[in-house]
Amino acid sequence: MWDFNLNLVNVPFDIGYTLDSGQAFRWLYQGGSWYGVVGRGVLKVRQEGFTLFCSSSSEELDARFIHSYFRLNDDFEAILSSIPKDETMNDAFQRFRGLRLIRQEVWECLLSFVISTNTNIPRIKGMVSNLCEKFGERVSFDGLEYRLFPTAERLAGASVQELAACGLGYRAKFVRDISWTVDSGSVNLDELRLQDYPKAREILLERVLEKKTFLGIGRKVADCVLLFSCDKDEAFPIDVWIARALARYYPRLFNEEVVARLNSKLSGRSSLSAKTYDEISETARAYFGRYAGYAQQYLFYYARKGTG
DNA sequence: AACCAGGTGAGGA
DNA sequence: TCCTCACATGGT
Repeated sequence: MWDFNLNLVNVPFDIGYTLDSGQAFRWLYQGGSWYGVVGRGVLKVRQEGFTLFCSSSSEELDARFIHSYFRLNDDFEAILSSIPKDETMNDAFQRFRGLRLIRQEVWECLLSFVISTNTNIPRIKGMVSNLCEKFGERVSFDGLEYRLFPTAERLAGASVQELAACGLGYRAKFVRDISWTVDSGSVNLDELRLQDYPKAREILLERVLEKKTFLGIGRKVADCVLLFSCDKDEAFPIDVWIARALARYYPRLFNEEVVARLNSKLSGRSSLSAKTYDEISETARAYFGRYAGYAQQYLFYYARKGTG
């Protein structure tokens, strides 16, 4: 076990808001500390004011890793000052100051958000947990057993039935298909980090001979992967909560027809067409700026936590 | 008991 | 390109 502390003076960071904001699904808050399985080990983090008290199961999970994972070197003030301080953003920044985007591993993020479609956050956590429990490698930390996130190789060897038994439902075949694709080596996920946003997005949404490279990844999931694991801070994922928030707080950015579409998404089973998604996404990017993804994450948490 | 959930793919107009 | 619908399941 490795113990170390990080000093966060002049580094706005709130681990609670950050880990509770629906970006990552494997962190658990218990007895005043956050426990997470990241990379090939376990991390325990407790924040007290400007200090982060950390324990980890392996020496790879050191202070440098923490800085990278929680993006503590990002210029937070520069990011905030680039985002328009309208009434909504002002309120959100004030209430949830310290909420940050985190930098996850691409494979885990990608598979987690494929699993995230058409369900709720508690259940996403459950499904991911089941998947890790069944297919992840064991690690022990502080007297307890944990499981690593399963590799593509391991999942590629699983049957759809075994995957479905984790509660994945219809998502099981997507998980297997993507695991096959990644395990085959025909795509390199780390390449996504090297490309710019449009190109990386194109790769995720690519079709070869009418068949998708990544079955189960549409615009919203692609944006989540690019934002939460590939440093594409202009990505602006639009889910039901964001649609709801845009219709409620930002109708002025859109014409009547688009507002109607946003409203129809938040009631009933309808989803945004590809074209409408792109249109709204572009508008949001133009308004919120090159760190639109940060604004999106505040808006998401703001919408979920209520405005009162 | 319906309804909802960090949507997407398939199929047809 | 667009719209409509099925999809599995558990939380509320």
